[in-house]
This record gives sequence, C-alpha cells and structure tokens, in this order.
Amino acid sequence: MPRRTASSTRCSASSARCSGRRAAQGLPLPPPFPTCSQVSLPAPAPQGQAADPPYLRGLNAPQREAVLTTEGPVLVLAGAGTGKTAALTARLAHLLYTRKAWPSELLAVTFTNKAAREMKERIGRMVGDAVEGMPWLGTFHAIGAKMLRRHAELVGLQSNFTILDTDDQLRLLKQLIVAADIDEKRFPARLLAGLIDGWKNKGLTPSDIGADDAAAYANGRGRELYAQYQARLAALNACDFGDLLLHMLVILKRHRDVLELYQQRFKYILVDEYQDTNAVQYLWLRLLAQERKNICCVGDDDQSIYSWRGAQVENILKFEKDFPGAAVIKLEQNYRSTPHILAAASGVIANNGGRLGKTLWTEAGEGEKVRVIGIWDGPEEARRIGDEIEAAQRGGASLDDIAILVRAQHQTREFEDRFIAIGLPYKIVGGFRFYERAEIRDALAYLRLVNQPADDLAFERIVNVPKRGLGDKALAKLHQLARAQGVPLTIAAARILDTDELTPQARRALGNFVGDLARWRDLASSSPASAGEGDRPAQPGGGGGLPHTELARTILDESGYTAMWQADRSAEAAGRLENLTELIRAMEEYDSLGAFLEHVSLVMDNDAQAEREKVTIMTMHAAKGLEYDTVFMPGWEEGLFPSQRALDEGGNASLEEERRLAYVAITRARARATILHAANRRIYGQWTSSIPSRFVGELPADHIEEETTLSGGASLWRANWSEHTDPFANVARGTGRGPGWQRAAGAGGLAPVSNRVLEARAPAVSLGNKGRDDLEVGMRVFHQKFGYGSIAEIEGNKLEIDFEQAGRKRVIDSFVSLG
DNA sequence: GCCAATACAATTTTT
DNA sequence: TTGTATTGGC
Repeated sequence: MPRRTASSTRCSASSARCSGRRAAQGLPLPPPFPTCSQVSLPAPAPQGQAADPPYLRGLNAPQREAVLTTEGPVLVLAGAGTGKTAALTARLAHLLYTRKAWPSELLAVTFTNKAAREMKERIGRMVGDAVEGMPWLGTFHAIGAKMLRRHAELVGLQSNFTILDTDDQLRLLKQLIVAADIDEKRFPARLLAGLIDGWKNKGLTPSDIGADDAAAYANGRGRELYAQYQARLAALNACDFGDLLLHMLVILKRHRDVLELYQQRFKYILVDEYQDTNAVQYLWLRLLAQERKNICCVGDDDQSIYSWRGAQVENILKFEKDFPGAAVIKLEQNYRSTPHILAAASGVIANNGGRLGKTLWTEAGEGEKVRVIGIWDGPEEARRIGDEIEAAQRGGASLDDIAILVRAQHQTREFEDRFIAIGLPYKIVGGFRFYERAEIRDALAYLRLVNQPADDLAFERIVNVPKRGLGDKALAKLHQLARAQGVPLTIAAARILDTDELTPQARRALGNFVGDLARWRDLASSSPASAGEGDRPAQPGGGGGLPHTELARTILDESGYTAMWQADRSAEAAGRLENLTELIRAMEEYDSLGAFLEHVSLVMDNDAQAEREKVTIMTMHAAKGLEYDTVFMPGWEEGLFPSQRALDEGGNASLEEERRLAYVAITRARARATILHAANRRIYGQWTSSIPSRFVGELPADHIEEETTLSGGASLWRANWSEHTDPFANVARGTGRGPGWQRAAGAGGLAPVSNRVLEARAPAVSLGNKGRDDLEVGMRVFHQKFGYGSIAEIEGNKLEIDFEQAGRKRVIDSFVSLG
C-alpha cells in the first residue's frame, strides 16, 4: 500500500542528472565515427602517433591510463566528480575500437539501472549501434537473470521462472513461519527476510549456514526455514533477487563447462562502483575473471555507503591482493565542485581511518564557502530553504539545478508541506515507486498469473480482489488441497470445484475465476492471426495471440478490477485508474508480456516524462552519482545525521559510514552547498531539542561560513559542541512530555533563548493561526498547483482538500481561492 | 466474510 | 505524528 499518494510529484530517480558531466563536456561528440554493428566494427585504429581516437579527447593523463591499460587486472580509484563514467565508457569504446573484443565479449556490470542506462547511452554516442550488440552490459541482477534463464534447469527451475519482489517474499515467509508454529510477533518475517537476504548476499546456501548463523532466528531454526523457503521458491518456479546471483554462483561453481563458457566469452570485465559489491558478486567476478584476468574495477572507498545491504568495502581494499600485479590508477582531478566544497568534504572524510586515500583537487575558481546555518526548528528550516530557493529562482537559477539531500525519508515531509504551501514545484526521488503501488501490483499479479500459472503468490494476491466472496476460509481449504497434492493453487482451484469442500457460493465464485483465468491464458497464446495489423513480428518469449496491451485491458475489465476502482468514491480512485492506464501505456514498449514482466521485476522504474522544472528532494543515498549546482543539506543534528541507530548499534564502523555519507552528500554540489541544523525537531510527534551534528564540527573552519538565527552567534554552536554541552539543556529534552519550544514560545524566556530569537522567526504560518473565516467544508476552491477541489476538512489555517486531479492534499488556506 | 477500532512501530534501498 | 497490521465485532 502506498504510504502516501503524492500523485504528481513522485517519480523514480531515473530522470535525474548524471555524474561526470563536466568531464564529459571535454569529450567532443564523436565526429562521423564509423558505426559498428555487430558484424562490422570500425576499421582498427591507425597505428603509431596518429591523432587521438575521438574517445580519448578531453581525457586527462590518469583517465587515459585507465582507458589504455586494457590487459590484466586494473583498479581505478575514482574520487567523486573525477570523470569516472567518462573514463569507463571510453575504455569500453577503446576495446571495441581497437577490436580487442566484440561487443558480446564485454561484460560490464553496474549496480543500478540508471548507471547501466547511462553507460549504454554514452557508449552509443561514441560507437553507434555497437551497444545494441552489448548484451552483457547491465546490472548484476539483470545479467544474473539473463544467465540464469539459460541454465535454470541446473538449479531446478524452468527458464520462465518468476522473480519475486520483497513483498511477495515477505508473504511467503510469513506463511512458512506460521506453518512452522513460530511466534510471528517475536520473530517477524521481516527479520527472517533480512537474514536470508544477508546469507544470500554472502553466497551461502542453506547447507552452508552454520549453527551460529542459524541461531539468529527462532532458536536456531533459521536454517530450516531458509531451506523451506528455497523449496517453496522452487515449487513456485520462482526466485528472489538474491537468488539471481546465488543460483548463478552455485552453477558456476558446480558446472565447469558453464564456467568455462563464460570465462571464454568475457574477454574483458568491467565493474562500476566496486566498493558496493557484496560477497556473492565478488565471488562471481572472481570466478569469471580467473582465467583471463582482464578485470577492471572502478570505485571509491570513500563513497561506500551500502554496507547495511551487504556491500563489503574490503573488496576494494584488497583488490591488489586478489589480483596480484594489478595496476592501480587514481583519478583525483575533480571537475565538478569548487575548492571550498572539496575542502569541506575532504575535511570531514579525513576523520575516517583505513582509507585508501585520495586527494581531490580542482582547477576551478574559488567560489563560495560552504554555508552552515543554525535555525530554530524543522518548519523554519523548510521555510528558510524554500525562501532561498525562491530567491535563487528569481536570480535566474533553474529549479532543476537545485537539490535537497536528507538523511531519512521522513524529513521530506517538512519540505513537501512547505513547498505545497508556497507553490514551489518539487519532486521526491525514491520512496514509493510506480510499480509498488497497490493497484499496479494487483494488475501485475493478474498478468503474472496468466503468464505463469504456478505463481501462487500472484494468485493469492488477487483471488479476492475485487471481492468475490472468497475469504480466508475458502483459501485455507484451497491451500490444504494444493499442499496435499503438491500442485499450484491454480490447479488446486480447478480440482476443488469437483469436490463439495466449498460452499455453493464460494464454488461458483471460484469457478468463474478459474474459467476467467483459463480464457485469458487462451487469449494470450491464441494464434497470432488475431493480432490486429500483424505488423508486429512474432516475438521471442511472447505468447503470440492478442497484443499484450489488449490482453491486459481485457483482463482488467473482465476481472472487474477496473470497475472496482470506478465504483470507489475515495479521493485516490481516479489517480489509481490513471496509473492503470499508465501501466498499459508502459507495456507498449515491450514486445511481449514476458519481456514486460521481466522489466518490471528487475528494473522497476517507469520513466516519467520530465515536465517542468522542479526542485529535487531525496535521500543522500539516492543522490550518489548525481550532481547539482546548489545543494541543501538539512538536518545535520546528532541522532538524525549521524542517525541514532548508527550511533547506538554499529559502533565506529557505522559512524564512519555516516561520515562517508556526509562526504557523498557534500560532493554532490557544484557551486553552492548549504548545511542546516535545527535546535528543535519534532520526532514521532514529540518535540525534541537537538545539538548540531559532530560532522558540522568537522568541517574545516576556513572553508565555511556560519550563520545562526539564534542568539549567541555562530560561535555558540561550535563552542557548545566542542564542550559537549547542550545549548538547550533547559529546554525540555528528549522524551520528556514538555513540548519544548511551544512552551518556550508561549511563555517566552523559559528557555535560555531570548525573545529576539522569536522575533527572528518568519511570521508563523502554520501554527495556531486562526484560519480565514470565508471557508467551509464542502466548498469548491482553487489552488494554483493542484487546481480545483472541494474542502474535506478544516483545521485552523490548514485545509484537507480533495482535488479533482491531484487527489487529497493538505494545503494552507491562504493559497486557495474560492472556485 | 467484511469492516472498523485499536495496538504498535518508526534509517538508509537497489535489484 | 503517521501509517500499517492485527484483532474483535457485526
């Protein structure tokens, strides 16, 4: 279920800007570079000191080295903004251009689809159509899936296996936990899922799990459940994300012939973001590279921020040991940021131990210092940033060049509220994505079930959506029969109809459902003659038959799913129907239902068209690899950043990872970076006072400019931090019920904060203000951003409005006019 | 079988 | 405070 339905502004990270842009600018567009398709590569590069091939132009010396050192293991340590992607793509172009390898002989792995796509595009620009022939450029998981589909039978799967997402995974585990009679309260499915994920990330199959590991769950029953889970997956002809890599690893280990096949095929291996690789990925690469040893890994130990999902920085630290004689190349010239910004980032990261150590430098002019702003509370922070952005906009800046980077997703809300109020366009990257919305997942479940009848999870999801009167009781019987006979639910459903297990009512409903499914499956695979214009060639993996978009429409209509939302009068219903239309539109780009479902499970993003300019709000994690002219970093307070959890649990390693996160965040900025910290923040409804992050204290004084709207001046913050005293010790602290600042604001002078401070606050818009008196519930109003809607609720000066287009939003009354 | 009230918990997230 | 998951009543 979507946590919120921020209809218009949520999108995937895909439209955001790429890294290494500056460096890329130095690379002229390739002049009429001979296009090479799979069959005709361009003429080999002329020998001798002839002019540089186009892909080398604009590269600096280390970048060239990274491109030209093709043989043997190479480690490229690429600091933030050092033109890593430019070098990487040039390297691929070079391998192709010099005919060292055919496109299909290059293995290039990235972590995200975004990175893969970007690399594809850039190589495409350099060498033309040859990219089409680069089938092995993609994410670890996409490549793993591709390989696994070829060898699925070696691990007991069919090649049309389903890839489950986290949600399916959890539901499956929950069933197993209940079946095993384990208290789900004490040992939640989430915990088990995390453990299993972790094991898979480490390359451990159930039989590899030692007693120690298993002890982490339900008194040592972890291994047992893991094994059961794998058995269930096999029965479902399904695997989860971890399996895409783990199964392949097992295959490569056990089947010499398969391993040799790929060792022979991949003449050169290229790995991006090597510091993010986990154990399976590492083992995988080592196996594949063992023979030829032409492996080039690119990464930055200072940007390792994913240890919590299994990444091992050690991989990059020990590269030279793993691959003796490896060439190590450092990219240190930064093309992105000003010296002040680099110095600030370097100053913070210098507090970490065990680094490989790089020194970023730049030829760029000095620029502005990094600003550090201390403010009163969260709302003021949002107000301040909003004001600054509006000022920048008036000064001619594009909103697309501005980003707000937060530590935790919940921080985005404050900005959303404020920006809605002032009508500042924004988008939030990450969070709930298109394919995670309930209606989309329901629709996909229908499609999955048609595509793959054994997909029990899909069956369960939609067997009673819309309501067919098939509740828990009927389902339980169905499960029982399926388990007893060892068949998928679809088959069990057909069989149970012949018995008198079900009530007549349930039987009728189930009969209809089973009949529908069978009919849809027929439609999917019926003769291609019926496929309309017939201009669509029969597609591999496609069912032929009705075009899959038509099929989808038919299914959604005939199942009553569309009707269900049409009948729904709630605010979101319209949006959900729109999303369904959008889903079908997205399907058009794929040749077959199978291809589309693969896209969904692996890629999970739909490219929302970039409309008008927007400020980007996202987490620091999501910002990795991106860059913006102006970056705001709110919430630099102890407990928030570094996060409380990091402080409490992971010890120094966690703290250092938080620090790397700070480094990543700061280095996103090209020209202006602003860090903010608030003295008071509302956490889970409780007002809590906070002290500035230790990272603020680690910023080198020469490169920052401090400002505070609180009395006592800038020095107060630093002084107080260094003395480990809390400037608001007198303000009700922590979990105390004292509503810290409200009391201070109300009584004035309770806290050691003078009234001047209160005066410094911008006129309060949000709190306790009497609303305007010309509005009533039910009235039709107009909002500049969301259009027309009717008032659903009034709370002081805040309104809940059901907008006709945008769904339900909370806005401030001064921004609506009577419609 | 469905719905509403209540308890409960709450980084980061890609695939 | 918010959102979700589960429980108990109709």
